[in-house]
Amino acid sequence: MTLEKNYDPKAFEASIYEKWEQNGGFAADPSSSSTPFVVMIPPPNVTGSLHVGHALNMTLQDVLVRFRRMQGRDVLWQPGTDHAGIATQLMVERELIREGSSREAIGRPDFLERVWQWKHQQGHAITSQLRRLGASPDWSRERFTMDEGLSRAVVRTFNLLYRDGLIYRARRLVNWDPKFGSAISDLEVEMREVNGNLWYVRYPVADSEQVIVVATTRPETMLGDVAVAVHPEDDRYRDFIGKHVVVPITGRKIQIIADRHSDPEKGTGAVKITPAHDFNDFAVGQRHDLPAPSVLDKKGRITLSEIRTECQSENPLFLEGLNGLDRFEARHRIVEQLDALNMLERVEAHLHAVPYGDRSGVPIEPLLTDQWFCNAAELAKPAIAAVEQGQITFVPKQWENTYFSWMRSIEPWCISRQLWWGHRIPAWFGPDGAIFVAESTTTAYEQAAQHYGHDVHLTQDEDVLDTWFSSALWPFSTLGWPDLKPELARYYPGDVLVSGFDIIFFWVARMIMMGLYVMGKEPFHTVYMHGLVRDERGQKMSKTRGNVVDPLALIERFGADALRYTVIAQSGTGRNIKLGPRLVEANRSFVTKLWNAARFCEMNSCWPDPAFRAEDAKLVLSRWILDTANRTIIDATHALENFRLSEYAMICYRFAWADFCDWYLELAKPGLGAEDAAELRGVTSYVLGVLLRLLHPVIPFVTEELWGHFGYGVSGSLIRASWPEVVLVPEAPEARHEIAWLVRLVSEIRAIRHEMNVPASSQISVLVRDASPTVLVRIDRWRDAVGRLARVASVETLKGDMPTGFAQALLDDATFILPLADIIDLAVERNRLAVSRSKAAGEVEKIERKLNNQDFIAHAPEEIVHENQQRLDTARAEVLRLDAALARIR
RNA sequence: GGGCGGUUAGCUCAGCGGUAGAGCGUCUCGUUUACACCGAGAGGGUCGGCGGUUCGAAUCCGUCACCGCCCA
Repeated sequence: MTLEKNYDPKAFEASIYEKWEQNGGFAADPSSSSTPFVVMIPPPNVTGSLHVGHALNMTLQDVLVRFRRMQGRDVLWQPGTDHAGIATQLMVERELIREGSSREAIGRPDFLERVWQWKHQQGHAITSQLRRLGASPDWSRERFTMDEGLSRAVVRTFNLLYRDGLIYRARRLVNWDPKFGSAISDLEVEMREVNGNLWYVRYPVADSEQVIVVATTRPETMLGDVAVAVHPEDDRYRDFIGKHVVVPITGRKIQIIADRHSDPEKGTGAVKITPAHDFNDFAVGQRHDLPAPSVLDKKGRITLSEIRTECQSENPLFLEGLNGLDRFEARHRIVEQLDALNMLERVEAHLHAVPYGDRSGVPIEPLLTDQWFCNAAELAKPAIAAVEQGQITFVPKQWENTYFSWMRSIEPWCISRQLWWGHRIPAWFGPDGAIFVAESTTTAYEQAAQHYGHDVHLTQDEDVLDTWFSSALWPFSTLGWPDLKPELARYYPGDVLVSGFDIIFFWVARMIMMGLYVMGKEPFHTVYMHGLVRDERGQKMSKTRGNVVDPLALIERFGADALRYTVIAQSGTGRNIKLGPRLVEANRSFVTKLWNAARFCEMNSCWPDPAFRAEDAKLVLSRWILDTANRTIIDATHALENFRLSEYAMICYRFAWADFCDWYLELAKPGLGAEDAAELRGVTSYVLGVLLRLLHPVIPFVTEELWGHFGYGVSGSLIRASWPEVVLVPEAPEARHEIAWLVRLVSEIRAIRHEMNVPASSQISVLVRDASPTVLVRIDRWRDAVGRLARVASVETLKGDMPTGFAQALLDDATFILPLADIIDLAVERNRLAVSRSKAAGEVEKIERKLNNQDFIAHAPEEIVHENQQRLDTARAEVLRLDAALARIR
């Protein structure tokens, strides 16, 4: 069966993938004697569906992995999904609400049952989409962060860290997400610029007529004020320090303190201190040993319970009316009331940064709660050292700066979440609140019995761990740890981590910390950071903008290979990767081109020949393309080894299209039907084989289809074929020079034809003069090729007089004369030559100036001087030849 | 406010001390034994501004401008 005329990826992508998977093409082999190559997939959210970010991230990994597999490495690309605490819980909750039920209504056990049910039914959407993309991880080893094994890893790690004092429970101010009703970590908070107000509120000084004006962006928190702070060196307030003010509305009397936190330049220079609702204020409170009453509850509503007894309000009814009000409604009421009491001096529009939950999208409330924390600063020390000392390298290198700056000022990591879906914290409380951290309920009870001297009832902590806690263990939890399976020893530490820079702190840094802490070794030696995908105009993709590109739709339209090639080709640039249908369509042309080149090979019976030996190649054309293939192999391999994937793609593109299709196949056409057919067929199929192997990592489907079709190996075997190697090519430099000469000659003639408007249909003849014996040999050899490619009827040595009316092409010493008596416009030809001459003359002048510069001669390296002398000789000769050519048509 | 990255052909980018490049797009010509998702040819840049180092700067240094991101 011959190849279809039209390249149709839908005809084979699915079946090719099935073959790979069924034949164990993706499987790691722990019993192999080859060196492992390990890449841990960034586990996508189990609720997710493939977006362009995945498409980029996964394709980059797949290219690396397929390349190493072909190099003979024992590749483990470890797949799996993340339980994604909040995202998954929300999704199932939404389902329940649609059914008229709720999480609370069905209770924790049933809810969790429901989530698992969902996971089993629909949790494989993302992995089946990865299959469509052509990703080749070892699916037989797929893991889920809530698997039994991975859950044990979480519990064990928690216990280890607790034992070492690196996990502790504390009452701290945390970022509270009122929508989720949970604490979140610093990283999950994003600061947004918001147009708000700065309210200037009068705080009367107690027992005096004086007033201090305090500026605040959050008047509702004044209920929880415990002090007013001024800068110790601010002369305006020096005399107030130590005095008291009466807080409007609550009537509480609070002290005026001196603290460097207050900035004399900002507002009035006096700030109210509300330790329970602001991180800076909390620090001030600690320095001055101040109380920290909360005035907001976990839903972001005003609560008076902690301040009621302290209040001496003149309007208790108003105050009580605030209780239970939403924070924003309360703000409104309080401002109104202040205004009514004439306590509001003025209001200024004010642009300021407000913390928002990155997932919930609502303003975050700093709240005092009991949470579990991880001492990240301690874990960061060896993690910083590992990068400083080069055990881990970031590509590109500058990301190390980002890593360092965050790691060196890292804050305690709040790891508890007030959710149901996730790893339940392995801590139990005794009747008196004593904490027992253990690996199981049984051991917790044993510990408690020992502690109390008798059996007691324990309550397990209701909270779960931050999703990223389990993700941090991914490089070893997926390999069976805490069990010591052979895989763990063989595949840890791994090699490369491929990740977007947006999760460098969430995930990459934490994996390094946990890997070093738990395993004593860094989890990988290279971190390859890629950019984020943007639309074709470089804009961030968002649903509201309507510019979201769906990779599955692109695969549907253009095939997975076209999409893969596009993201790889675009990946070279800095931080943004532009992607859209136009680009993918353009790159599909390349895949089509390859398809058609293969069809041409097929038509000419260029089948793989195991007996083919490159060193026996006799033809200059054979030697040239084999040599070009050699250099392409070297360059492409080098690019891949150095994570320059877009360069790798471009190198292959150029070789396939420009060298192989445009020149080699065109030049081979006559020979393939003549006496040279045997050698050319061998060379052609050999080079096609090289091409298919070189391109397989980036466009695996089409290359595999062609590989099987031509019988390079059985269908589905390219994935395991060996990476091409350089072969010995006799007299390669000579072949290189000769084909370069031929390309110049054909291009020159084509250009002249075009410029002189010689109709494409008319065959012209060419005469040559001043040709050296070498050139005469070449002309003989390539007469037919020149004829075909430049539409030339004959190339003969000029004998006798010059014809009348001609154009000239100058190639080294030889001059090729195109007699165009009827067509030529002498003025055009004269101008053409004159332009060339002035270019050459300009070149001469430039180099002469350089060589006449004594400083240049004295300082420049000898080879540069020499090179310039040669260039000058060449340019001068060019001028002379152009002068001669001009003289001939004067 | 601090830090990082960027500014090179219409677009996307490569080059990072020694002759300014590629792909796409544009324009012109063209169906010649794979391919119009094609072939051929052409045009197009004072390498963001200024200053410095150097025999020589797109490339190194300083500075400014603008854009993007991260952290406060």
